[in-house]
Amino acid sequence: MSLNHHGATALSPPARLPDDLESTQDKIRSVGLRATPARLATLLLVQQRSSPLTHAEAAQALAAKGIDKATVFRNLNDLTEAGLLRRSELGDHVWRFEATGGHTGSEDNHPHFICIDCGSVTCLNDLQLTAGSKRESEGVGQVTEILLRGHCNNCHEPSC
Amino acid sequence: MSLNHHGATALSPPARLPDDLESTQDKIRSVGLRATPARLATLLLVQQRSSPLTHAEAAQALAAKGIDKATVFRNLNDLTEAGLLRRSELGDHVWRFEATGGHTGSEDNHPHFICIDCGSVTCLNDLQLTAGSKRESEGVGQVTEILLRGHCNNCHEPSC
DNA sequence: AACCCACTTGCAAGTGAGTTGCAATAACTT
DNA sequence: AAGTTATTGCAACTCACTTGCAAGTGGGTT
Ligand SMILES: [Mn+2]
Ligand SMILES: [Mn+2]
Ligand SMILES: [Zn+2]
Ligand SMILES: [Zn+2]
Repeated sequence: MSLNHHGATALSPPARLPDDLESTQDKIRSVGLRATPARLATLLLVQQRSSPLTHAEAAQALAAKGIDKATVFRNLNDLTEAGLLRRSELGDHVWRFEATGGHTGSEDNHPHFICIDCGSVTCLNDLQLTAGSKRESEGVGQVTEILLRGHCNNCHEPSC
Repeated sequence: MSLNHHGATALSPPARLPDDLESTQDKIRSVGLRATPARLATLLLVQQRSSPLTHAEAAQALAAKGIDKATVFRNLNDLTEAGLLRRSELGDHVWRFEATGGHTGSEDNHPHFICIDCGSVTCLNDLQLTAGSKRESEGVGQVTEILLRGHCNNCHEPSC
């Protein structure tokens, strides 16, 4: 269907902060980490993507720059701990990483849709439950994450 | 932890089906599987537990009966596919299994809340998204499952 | 009661994601 | 420029889970 399978619906752009080389170096240093080439490349890569990246995807992309997978992993984890990335588990036993809005942690948390056919992940902007449903869910516990699973438009089309 | 942790909201009564040897054999056969000793022991074990079981826990418990871990895994997966168990992922990259109330899951599909602390799964009756959110999700694909994760009321209480 | 065979099992080896130890290297501090 | 300490590459490792295969068995059939 759409050319832009991952994430880009017409609804509202992800509102990404500046992700140029310099401001990215600053971000890294501001959380007490050294702005090494590997770290910089990793954060830039994740920032450029509109949907969460698996370690495997990141490692493959960064291998071209001669960066080792262990380094990629350590950096993804370090950046996550530092609050520049968020790590999530969407039910398929693979960690995915995406850039946070900049502020540390769980704030700009948003729902995701994962395709059970192709595994593609789409970020959703602030899904809302109806009042009654919200009440029901709150009666059960404090919801920290909303995950939708299903067939993405690419996989669902008869042509696909 | 409360005695009746699982699904013990006003929403869905515990309603555990009989889990004696005989009815358990029947359950297994009713889904087209053979009621072997290994399979029977596995289902009985999971049914007896009040919280979801990891494969490692199940394998350890069943090793005493001389059942191999690969067999345990295959059976947990087979029983899950057959709808007698539910498999869930709490965010730590370990599958956990628990007996379903009897409903096979795919037939009467409804959202679930899963506690990332204790693993308990609560069935939500009829979660609805707001019109706008529904539209957004439908723009991405056909949603077949809604999963909420968070801290259940039992785990969220200060006393817990 | 014996028979059959697809389903199941035990065992051992394999996979894949993610981690770790360590010596070499490079960022930042002074 | 030198020193300190974080970071890197590499290879080996762990952990959760899967798979291949030969031997065994559940349960329907005769
Ligand atoms: Mn996202
Ligand atoms: Mn349910
Ligand atoms: Zn898809
Ligand atoms: Zn809980």
